[in-house]
Amino acid sequence: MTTRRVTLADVARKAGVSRATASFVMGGRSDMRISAATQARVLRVAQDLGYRPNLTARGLRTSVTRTIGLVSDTIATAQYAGEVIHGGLDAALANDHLLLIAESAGDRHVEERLLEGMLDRQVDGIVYGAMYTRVVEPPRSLLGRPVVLLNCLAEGFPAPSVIPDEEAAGRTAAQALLDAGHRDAIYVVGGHHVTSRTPDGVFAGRERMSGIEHALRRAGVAPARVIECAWAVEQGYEEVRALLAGGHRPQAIIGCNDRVSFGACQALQEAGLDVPGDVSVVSFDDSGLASWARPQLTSIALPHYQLGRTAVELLIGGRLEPVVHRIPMPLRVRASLARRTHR
Amino acid sequence: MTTRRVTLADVARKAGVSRATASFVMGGRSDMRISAATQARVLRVAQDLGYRPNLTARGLRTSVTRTIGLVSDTIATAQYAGEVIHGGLDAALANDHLLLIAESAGDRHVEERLLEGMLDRQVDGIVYGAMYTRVVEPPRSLLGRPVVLLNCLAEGFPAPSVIPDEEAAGRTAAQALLDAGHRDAIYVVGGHHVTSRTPDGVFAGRERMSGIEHALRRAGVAPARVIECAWAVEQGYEEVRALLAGGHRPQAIIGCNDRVSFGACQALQEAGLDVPGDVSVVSFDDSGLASWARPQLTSIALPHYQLGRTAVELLIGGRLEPVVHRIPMPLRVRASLARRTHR
DNA sequence: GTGAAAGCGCTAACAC
DNA sequence: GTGTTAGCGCTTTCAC
Repeated sequence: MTTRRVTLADVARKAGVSRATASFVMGGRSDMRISAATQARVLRVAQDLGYRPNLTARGLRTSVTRTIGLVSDTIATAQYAGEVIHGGLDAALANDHLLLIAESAGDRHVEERLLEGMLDRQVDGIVYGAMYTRVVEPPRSLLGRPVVLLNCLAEGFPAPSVIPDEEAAGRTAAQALLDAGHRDAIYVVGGHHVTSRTPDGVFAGRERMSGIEHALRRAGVAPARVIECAWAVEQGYEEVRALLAGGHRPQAIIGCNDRVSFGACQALQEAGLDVPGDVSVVSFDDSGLASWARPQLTSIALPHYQLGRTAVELLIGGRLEPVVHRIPMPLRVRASLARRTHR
Repeated sequence: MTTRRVTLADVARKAGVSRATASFVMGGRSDMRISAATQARVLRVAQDLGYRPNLTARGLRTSVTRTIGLVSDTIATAQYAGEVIHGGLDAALANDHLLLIAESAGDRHVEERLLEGMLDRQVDGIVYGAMYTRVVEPPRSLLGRPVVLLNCLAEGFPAPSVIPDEEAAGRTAAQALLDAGHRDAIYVVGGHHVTSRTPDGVFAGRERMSGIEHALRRAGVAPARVIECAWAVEQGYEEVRALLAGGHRPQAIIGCNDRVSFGACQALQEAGLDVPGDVSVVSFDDSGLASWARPQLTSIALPHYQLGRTAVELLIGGRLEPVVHRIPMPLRVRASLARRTHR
């Protein structure tokens, strides 16, 4: 036996008012000036009966569902997609919304189905995300609807974007080294992240490099070498090993992400060099690796939580001007960076 | 200007049939025997007009929304919550459902709000999850509704549970060592995971230990030592360091999760011992750490994807008998385990 | 201040 | 085989 849900009509009847009146009271509308007594009575009865509005019915009537859709290419694979969701959820919850979440695995067809499903369920808007920052082409079916682009940019698609401020992060990394007294033998490992699948590098690579170079140049410092390689543990390890084998003696390394930095540390330590005693290391992403490594890595954090949170806030707040919102990437100071004193 | 969505009425009008007929055709119901010609015409028109059913309206009428709610204590923090979601999403998508996903951060009040929000939106069922396996107490408001417990168990709550088969995983770990010829100087690091917050250890700890001990005993082998400590990198490192300092010479280590094993490896390597040359290491979880470590860790994987997938499948399939479904944990063979030859 | 009535888009008896 | 009709639970104009 399943007890029927109590409806607004039940509340109205029990309170001795019409359904309309009950609706006004529950909706908290003051323009219809209901007597305070009636108001209290209705509220009271609703409370007693455990009345909960049927949002499906309300949605049908008003076509607002207080539900928003979040679709992304990958949720599982990405390191901290969880944080993005977390941020989005917090923003949603704070505004009494809920999130329909799905991932397309990069499949256009799946993406289309997912979006249709969300639209069929009358979501109030869509957060269209990518798990690493890049230029995307959202389906035309989203044109004209409330959309916020999360961690991606789209040309000719009039929607706001929320992305990490990678350029500033690059400057932060270089500045952290400079502030610690480093000026010589600074090596950058990773570069633009050129691989067979990303022949032009990636957005984060270009911006991080640009920021690094800019900050160093401004201080009159030139990196000893910029090593272009894929952003993986293995490459970081191999490249630094080759470097050391070639007689180089780095005093500082900027690893373009945590995996590269982690690999670099392994190579340094294998060669008997101490981090940060002999070599300082600064990294990017602040993934779990940064704190699992020993020593723990100083890293510029990807602001996943803020990304998710901001995107949902913009959507719910209706701030849909096609503007790029750059979220700051904070420096997380840990053991791998040490001060150098010049002799 | 926002073009109105095309409704079933539009389709019916354009096709020259009644709304009911159109509804039957779209619903693919054969019991109302509509002429093939009419059927084709309706379908055709629907296609041309780009008709999409309004699931909110359908939901109001039928009270099935093809939407299910997934609520868990933590989504962000957990290593691979993403994989759980991924599995759930795949199952949902395969059945034309969508997922409302939220996390309570372990806050009862938030959890209640989330669940209410989902119920208000008329979800067809709830997946109630925990990010590490344990006994939970779902809110009474869920009683009598379609619920599946994901990665948790509840006493006196009539719902199916889907959990990893940790006991079998323990046996798998021990057996892997035995199969590689190990019989002596086997150390277990981690134990039940007793901490101030978990004075009785955790479910995974108890089951893994039980499985390990069972398999070893059956082979007539006794572990040299079982070290109880928190399952963290730092503890794994410290405990193994202390062990070595105390004159112990392990030939094999079972780390009770990847963090412990990772820390253990660091201590071993720091002491000049080679993994797996001198010491074999077997781990649990198969988190990112297992493949980032060098050597990469042989680890028994937490079946996150299958957990999520199975939970949603049970829910959609209506298989709601209060049964505990134990999902196998596969052995991922990597470099940290090597064969021992007896002399 | 309050109530009657219409209608959001859809499905499902039931009549023809 | 197809159309008529009622109604899911809610909001909202418009009379009173």
